Amino acid sequence: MRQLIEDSQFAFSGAMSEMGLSDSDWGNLLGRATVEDHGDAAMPCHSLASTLKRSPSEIAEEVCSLVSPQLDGIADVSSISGFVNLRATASWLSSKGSSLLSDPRLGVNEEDRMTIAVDYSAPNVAKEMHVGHLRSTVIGDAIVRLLEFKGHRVHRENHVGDWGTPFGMLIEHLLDLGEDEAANELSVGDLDSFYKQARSKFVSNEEFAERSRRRVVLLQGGDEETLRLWRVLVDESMRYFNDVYSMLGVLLTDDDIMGESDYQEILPTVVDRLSEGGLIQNSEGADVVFPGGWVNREGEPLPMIIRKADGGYNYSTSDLACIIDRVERLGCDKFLYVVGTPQKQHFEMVFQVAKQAGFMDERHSAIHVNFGSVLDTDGKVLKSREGEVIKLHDLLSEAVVRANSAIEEKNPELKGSQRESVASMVGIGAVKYADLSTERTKDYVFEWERMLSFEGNTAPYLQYAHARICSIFRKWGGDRSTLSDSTISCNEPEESMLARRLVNFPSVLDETISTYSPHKLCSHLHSVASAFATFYEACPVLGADSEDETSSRLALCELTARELDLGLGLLGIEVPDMM
RNA sequence: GGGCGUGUAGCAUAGCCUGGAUAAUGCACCGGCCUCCUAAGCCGGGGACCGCGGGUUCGAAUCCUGCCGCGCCCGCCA
Repeated sequence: MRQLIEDSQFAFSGAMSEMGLSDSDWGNLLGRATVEDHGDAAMPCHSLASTLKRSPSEIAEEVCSLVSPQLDGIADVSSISGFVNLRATASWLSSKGSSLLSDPRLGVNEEDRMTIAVDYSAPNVAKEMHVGHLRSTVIGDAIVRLLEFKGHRVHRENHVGDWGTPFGMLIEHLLDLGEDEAANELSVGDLDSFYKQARSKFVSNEEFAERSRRRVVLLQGGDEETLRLWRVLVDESMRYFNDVYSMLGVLLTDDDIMGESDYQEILPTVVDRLSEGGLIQNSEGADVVFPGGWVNREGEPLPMIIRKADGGYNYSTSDLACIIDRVERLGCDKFLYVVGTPQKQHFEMVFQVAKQAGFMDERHSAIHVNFGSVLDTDGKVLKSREGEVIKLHDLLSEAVVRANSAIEEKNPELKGSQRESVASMVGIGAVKYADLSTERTKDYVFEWERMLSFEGNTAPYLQYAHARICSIFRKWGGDRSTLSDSTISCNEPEESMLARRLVNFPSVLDETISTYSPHKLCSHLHSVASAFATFYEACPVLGADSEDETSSRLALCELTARELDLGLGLLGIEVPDMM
């Protein structure tokens, strides 16, 4: 309860200095209560015992008696076993709630504007998008939305894998199939079998392998016909990726694509600039940089390969080029990489080299927003090459189908296009929420049942709360926009509980974005929806005892609905008005 | 071998950065609640030596340290 702590700070300042304590003695002690039953904020006094030479409970009692009159109308103060406990009063909750309601931003302020590049999604051309891309795409997109809401200028960057040695074999395979047939196969989204066919020919057919290698050279040499064929592969794949993006409802467009191929031209510059900085060394014919601090199996310094012995460039080179581009062309202050944890060391090395080479400095921050692997139910990493891949496209379709049949069962009144639209919001929302609601650095078990379950801490539960509120509004028949000026009053405990959860929104949102942890927002929204469900059972809105009560409860409904709408919206999840 | 991460009720998770009270939430389980704004809901209940051992502290799931289990990374892949 950051708001309450801020509003109470002055009283503690006074009380503490009266007791002979400086701000540094107690500064961090006042914090949110760890147990909701005890109150909203608390100050443990145990650590003051030695300086004051008195028992913690005596101190807590004195603090309580000094602070209590100051906080009249703000919080009820009590003390027990060395803790001073604050509980927000109904009037404080009412006034905070009302002020959030009148603010279109629900109390969330804007930060000083920064320019931030967010690197996410990054599918590979001619390869299937799978659940691994889901995480990057969904988390990255939510972070983009959150940053923009906080007032930042955000560059979405989709670092598509559209370059490199595999394209030799892919192009040759395309020629073998014939362009029309190949385009056809790719456009129906059968990317994986296309890739696998090419790969299997590459390993089993020496003539094909040789052609493929020659084709790579042509591609890198800028041969026109080869580039045209390459373009076919890229375009067909992109069409397919866009299909998935549109199903998912993410912000990415073709304008956000910054593929590997886009950086090819400046790769030699990267080498030159590293050389000028005296960082490049030659090792077994390759140009490498030793960032220091890392060793290999033999205990020798671990190099970062910048240019391979055959003259080709590496992933690291391309990442360094990205940094130069983002600093010098886009003028970014910050770059986020929404990429899986396995690449942690890689990014640490890249960032260090970029600093050593002066590509970025103290004014810039590069952050690897890492996330855990997608595991199968057997606890093993779901990999794309072996075994059956779960295609993202199929997964999303199935989510929508399941949502659709659930709606059919629960609410047969919803029909036609309306039901389809709701099914899409619910199905896709469920998948995205499942991904966003767990701490991102942990591994994530992919499980149909859990993902699509409509119970518990899931998107459908939150969406349902929103739909119920809208249903009340429909029955009420008034104009929702007039509710922003209403006064909320908290007379029933269920009203207070709902309000105390709702007013946490601004601080939760700030914490969510400062740690790039969407799950914090998810937990908060779930706590709101849950408090609303309790309120809904206990407090009739339209059938309240008085007009004032109805008006206050409608205002609570409005604030809840807007918070769910805004919160889920910032996560990239849509909220239906009925379901 | 080196490095990074992780271990919390039957299952899945939050809390760990910034130490505080009876460890929180959801599923599953048991028992209640629809003449009343959507029961995809609500209310109540049982269920945890927070991987194990040390240390720091008035106080440790949280900080330090040593083990154990699991996962990932470690020079021409991305």
